[in-house]
Amino acid sequence: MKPRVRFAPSPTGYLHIGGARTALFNWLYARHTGGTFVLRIEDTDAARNTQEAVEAILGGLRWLGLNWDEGPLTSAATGPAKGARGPYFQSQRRAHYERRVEALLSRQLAYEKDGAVWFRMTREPIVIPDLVVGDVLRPLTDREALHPDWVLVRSDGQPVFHFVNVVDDLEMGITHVIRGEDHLSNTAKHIALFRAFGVPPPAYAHIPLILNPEGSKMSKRDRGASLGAYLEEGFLPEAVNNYLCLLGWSPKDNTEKLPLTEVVERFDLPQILRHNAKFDYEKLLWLQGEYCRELPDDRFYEMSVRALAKAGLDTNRFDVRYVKAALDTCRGKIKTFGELPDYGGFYFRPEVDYDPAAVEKCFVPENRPRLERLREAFARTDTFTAATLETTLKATAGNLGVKAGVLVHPVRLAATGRASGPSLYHLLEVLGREKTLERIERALAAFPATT
RNA sequence: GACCCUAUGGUCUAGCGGUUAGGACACCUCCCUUUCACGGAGGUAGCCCGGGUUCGAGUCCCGGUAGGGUCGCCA
Repeated sequence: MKPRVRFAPSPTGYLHIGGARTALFNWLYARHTGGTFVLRIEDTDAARNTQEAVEAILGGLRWLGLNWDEGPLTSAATGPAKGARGPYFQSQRRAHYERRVEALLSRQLAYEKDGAVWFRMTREPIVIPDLVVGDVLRPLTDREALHPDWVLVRSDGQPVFHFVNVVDDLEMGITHVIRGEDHLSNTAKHIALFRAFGVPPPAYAHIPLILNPEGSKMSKRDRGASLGAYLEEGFLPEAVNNYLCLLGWSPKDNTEKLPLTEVVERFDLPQILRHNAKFDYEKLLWLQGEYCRELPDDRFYEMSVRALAKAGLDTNRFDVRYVKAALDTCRGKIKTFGELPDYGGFYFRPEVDYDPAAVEKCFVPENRPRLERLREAFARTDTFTAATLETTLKATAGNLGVKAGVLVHPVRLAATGRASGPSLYHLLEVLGREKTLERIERALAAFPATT
């Protein structure tokens, strides 16, 4: 029998990075085994659930490329879905829950008290056979020893998570439950319920948690916790996927950078690690840089243009050759596209704003005449190419009796407003003679008034 | 507090009884480049502690300790 796995998020807020990782592992297992990946929305908490949150979940999964074989097609609870085991929103599955409660009630496995339905929980310790940690013996805790029974349906008629989760897994034919380790202790309840229904529980695989740099469970507030933020900041889904794979799973041969297609081939439950991992933004950024550098031209331009547009820089107003040439000088330099407006925005702004710290260093009185000389030299070159600009600048420096660096920094600041950026000569070539001279002119006016 | 899980450099990890404990990120130095990256060459830094078992333990067992998780009419 082919495995059937599911990702069953609660639509409260955005898609959490930990949730995305859980979805990824389920998806990988399904794809590796040729099984089925089900998406189920656990929207039983009407007060906290929002359709926007569902939107964020669907959008996030789509962005990562984690396509589901069964589940909703839109964020509407009553909207279209694919798959024969629906509905895939718990809010639409009341009839199933009611039927299952009745079944337990009629067999004395549950009882009513104070308007709620209680499950008659076993008093015996339960062994949780876990594919990642092995057999886990879960005895009752102090509190449970006092009151082992627990609520299946609240007095307001709402069934609780543990119950609906089990009912749905049962009815949707889920064979493997791959979820965060924070559910490990609760699994005893789930197993007891499956037994009450007279069916063997699915196989469990509890994956380690993603911790924040402080070492506790990653939560909202923590930097990098929202998957949507990566989309916003101009990350590539392949980089995020790759990094997420490495959190709780290891290919065991020191490979770090590997495409998802390869992970699909190599991924399996036994290689899932047992200990929690701290989220390392720097390492994700490194992977992002790697993938960004290898991007095909078209995609690089497309992502760049979009990032610039988002920052209010409309590249459509420029010649396409200028845009491409400009972006080419930024290639390999930036890691995320969110950096681009600041890094290469000067190409597309009518005027640059100067970095104050750099101004203090470069726009000093003695540099003013030097920059004037350079401007004159730049105005007279036959061609305006990186090569001639470099020769010209170096020759001018020689005539002035200074090192090239003395001119390099002020011109860069004049042209870009920044102390660092793309290769100077190439950037000037792209900018062109007119803009370059104009910007140097403006910079000369920005020098302190002293003599 | 009870119960459960975990434990290799700052971080992610390889290791599965005999290794000079390997790789990656980060950090530092140098080279390349008069920017910043990339790239190249080096470097600092690790088996939580204590008992066993064994000729031999990061590796197996037990106990501590530490970290994390769970104990709702939240999910």
